[in-house]
Amino acid sequence: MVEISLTNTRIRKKERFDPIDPKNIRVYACGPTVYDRAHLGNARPVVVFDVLFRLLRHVYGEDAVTYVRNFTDVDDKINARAAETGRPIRDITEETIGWYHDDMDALGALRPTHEPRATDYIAQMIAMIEDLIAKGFAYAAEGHVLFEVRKFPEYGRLSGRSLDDMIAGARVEVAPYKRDPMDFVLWKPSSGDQPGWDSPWGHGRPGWHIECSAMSAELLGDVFDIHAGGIDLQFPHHENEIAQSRCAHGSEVMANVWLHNEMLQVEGKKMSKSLGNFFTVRDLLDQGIPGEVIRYVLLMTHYRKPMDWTAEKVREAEATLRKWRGLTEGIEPSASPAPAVIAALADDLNTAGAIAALHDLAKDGDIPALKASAALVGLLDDRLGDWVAGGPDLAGFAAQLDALRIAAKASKDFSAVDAMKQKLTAAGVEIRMTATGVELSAGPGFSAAELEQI
RNA sequence: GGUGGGUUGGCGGAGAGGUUACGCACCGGAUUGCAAAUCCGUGAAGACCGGUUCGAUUCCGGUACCCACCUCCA
Repeated sequence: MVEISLTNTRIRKKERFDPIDPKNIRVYACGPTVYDRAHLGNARPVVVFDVLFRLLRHVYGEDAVTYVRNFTDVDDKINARAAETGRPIRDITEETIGWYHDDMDALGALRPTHEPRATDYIAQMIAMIEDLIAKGFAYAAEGHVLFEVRKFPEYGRLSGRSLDDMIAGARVEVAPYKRDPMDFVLWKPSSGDQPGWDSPWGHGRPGWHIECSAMSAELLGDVFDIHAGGIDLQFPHHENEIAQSRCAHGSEVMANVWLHNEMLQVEGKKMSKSLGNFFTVRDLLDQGIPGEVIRYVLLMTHYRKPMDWTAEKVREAEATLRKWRGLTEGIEPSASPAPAVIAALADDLNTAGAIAALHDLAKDGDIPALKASAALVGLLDDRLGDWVAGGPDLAGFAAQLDALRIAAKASKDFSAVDAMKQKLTAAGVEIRMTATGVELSAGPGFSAAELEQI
């Protein structure tokens, strides 16, 4: 059995992963709020935790891993989007979920075992809130229900902050019905046009944090193996999840292992709309950057380090994948991935190390192992390969160039060959002349319009 | 102010207390009508200051700079 180690932010160190039940590994990752296209920053955890999913399936068996990633389909941002567009909320969330699937599929991410929608679990949320009130951890006030953070002494442990620190420096919402400024909302009232459900506290809707506690408990149990998400969610979202779940279930932990990925930056800065460096996965795909290339770039950097999205990385990733795709075309993968690749991934998801190991396989000429090992990180999959094969038909040009070349070899006058080569190169066509003939392929700057001129 | 992350060769980016990371780029060679691709090879590092050690880029402490979170952004 391969030994997997993971950096557990709950205890702030790397440790061996010991499943609660090796026949049923349970993983939860916080999913998107569905009001708009996923941006590139959303894609990083999806791809990183997809590799975790693949690794766990490889080690423990495909049917031994349950991976849950939710859709938050009730949220004030969705309400705001509905108000400004005049569209029904359900339309917006349905459409956005469809986009999300399209975009993440394009990145080669496997669909999780379950993708629960928050609105399907309102009953479980209400039950959990009632339970928290009954146990004295929450209180109702003016149509709201609040979690009383002072009742949970370990509040703040995950993120390493004390309640007093938080209050001192934070801009927290002070509301008259709160017993402590840090108390957070479990349930809040809805007015006429806002989505709402009947509850013991009146017509209302759940707070954000309770969703994940309710859905993870329903689908994975009170205590499960791994909870994953972005480091920006560590506080307050994950802190609040822990408070809710542990107090409701009386458990020592919510999840044994907490994994947090670092943030993605663009040219050295955080991606934000105000800086103008904000873009979605769909934007990149529409620019012609293949999903597989995006995936490779995201895997070039270890998940616990901030990563920078740059054009240079895209170029490098595309060149490498073209090379590997060429090597593996028509090759049957070996029965199992290379030990070096498994070892890298098992060591805290070292995807950069795994890629280095793939380079070694390519260099050593072990192409079947390259293909089998790449599958473990979701690369060189047949489903993702259209971008390489799907180029324009250049056979006519190739034949023409080859004919010129044969003639030139006899006449020793290569001027006509060189002239055509220059035009093809200008149109972004890559030329390979081998002993047996000419191969043409569309390069990075390929232009069909320029090709027409030839 | 509090909390966390980062600083490795021209660029990207890992592991390991002592032995080549790897990729891209560059340079040299092979090959080529010339190229491209491919193959072979060379060079190049560890922010700064101290400490531990026979030996540290790797462990410990400090300094500087960068980034993020503390606002229902992954």
